[in-house]
Amino acid sequence: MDTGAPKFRRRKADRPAEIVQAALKVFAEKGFAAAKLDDIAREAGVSKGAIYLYFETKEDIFRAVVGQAIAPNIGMVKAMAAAHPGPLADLLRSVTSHVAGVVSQTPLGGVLKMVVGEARNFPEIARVWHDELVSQALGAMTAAISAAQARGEVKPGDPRVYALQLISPMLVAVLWKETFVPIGAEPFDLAAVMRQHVDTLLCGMLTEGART
Amino acid sequence: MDTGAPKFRRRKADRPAEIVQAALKVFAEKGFAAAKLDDIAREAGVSKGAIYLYFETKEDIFRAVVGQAIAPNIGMVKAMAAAHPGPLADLLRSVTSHVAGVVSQTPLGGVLKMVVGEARNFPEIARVWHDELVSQALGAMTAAISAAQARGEVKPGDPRVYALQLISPMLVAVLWKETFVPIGAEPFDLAAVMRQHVDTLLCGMLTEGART
DNA sequence: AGCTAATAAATGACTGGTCAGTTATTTGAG
DNA sequence: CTCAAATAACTGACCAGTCATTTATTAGCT
Repeated sequence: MDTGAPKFRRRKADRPAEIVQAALKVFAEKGFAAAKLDDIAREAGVSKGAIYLYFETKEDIFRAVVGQAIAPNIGMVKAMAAAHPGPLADLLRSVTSHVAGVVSQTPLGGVLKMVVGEARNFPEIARVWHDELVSQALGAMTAAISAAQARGEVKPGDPRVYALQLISPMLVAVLWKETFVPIGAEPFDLAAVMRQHVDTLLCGMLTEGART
Repeated sequence: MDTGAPKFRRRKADRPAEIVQAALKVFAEKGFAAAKLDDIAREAGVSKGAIYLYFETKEDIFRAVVGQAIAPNIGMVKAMAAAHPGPLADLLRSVTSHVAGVVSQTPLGGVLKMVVGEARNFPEIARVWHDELVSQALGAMTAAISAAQARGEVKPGDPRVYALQLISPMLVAVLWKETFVPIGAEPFDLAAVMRQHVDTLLCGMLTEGART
């Protein structure tokens, strides 16, 4: 009867993950400084003291939250970087739709907001986020675009800026959701935005040798 | 000898503005919760007590900071909304270059970051920012694009999404500057980004009846 | 199985420091 | 001299982090 009556809680293995998840929720809502450890504890169904069995300080929890959000996405970036040899249009369509899916089904948006908001207070966290995620992803896209340019597929122009142009609407849509939708503003449909955006932008980026 | 030796400070008229400016700097750096009133006071060259001669609470100062950042830009939005009757391409080029200039010469970026970070804690501020600035600007652009579509100048597609696509790279570039440039990341040249972006995107948006 | 240490997990009352906001006092201008 | 402007020391609340105590779990023994 292991699944019968759990009676009282007493575990260990999954506590840290539970705490991190609770912390993510509270941090994303209040920001780092305004988040109270008691809130995190309550959200995790645990006492404040218990948190200190698994984490040294509040900053530690924050680091864990950001780290946890980064980890599973590094693989994604790597896969992206494994330069798809097909035409750029196909690559971009698949990458953006994949990323849009991930972003809308994970709390990545909330973490992004936190990183932006706390970058000045936690430079190392901003650096990790940048070096391990943002820079990698941007670099991979830049490389892919650059290669396509060499192939004569893409018009002249700064490839890094092209990459920025491509991902920006997604980021803004996510921040919009985090910032203005709770206020009652009209949301954006992430997938629809990216579909229209890639179509439009590709049309402007590609040379004559391109069609879907 | 009004400009000679100010000896000791004793004014009244310009204190509030000085405090708001100092507060902007500190808030943009630390975020609302982590900003100390003593820091703001020191930055303004004033004692903490003096701040309370002009503002009721810390939140009041925050409201003033955001409000001050919004105020001068409402005119800009209005002018933009006064639908330029020429071809859309011209309108977008002039608007984006103008906005890019304003954004890079004012602390609007820092305020944007604050609004995003504190929206959950200060919904009314998010609402003001949205209703008076973001929504107006987005609405004006959407209307202009919509009109251009009716004229047969722009391909089918959601005009609100087109507007989002247009402004997103600017916003992301600004947040990039606030977030990752202090870490040592390569900055983006806002003006250059917007030039390339408008060129590319217009090429994808416009129907056959368009050229610069 | 029952009973009892021994141990691990968890608690919540407590502490020390920090900081928003107050106020008694001082300073400068007219 | 008078009054407004400004100060700096002060207060009270709040909260991160600690620790003595309680509660569940496991192991050992019969």
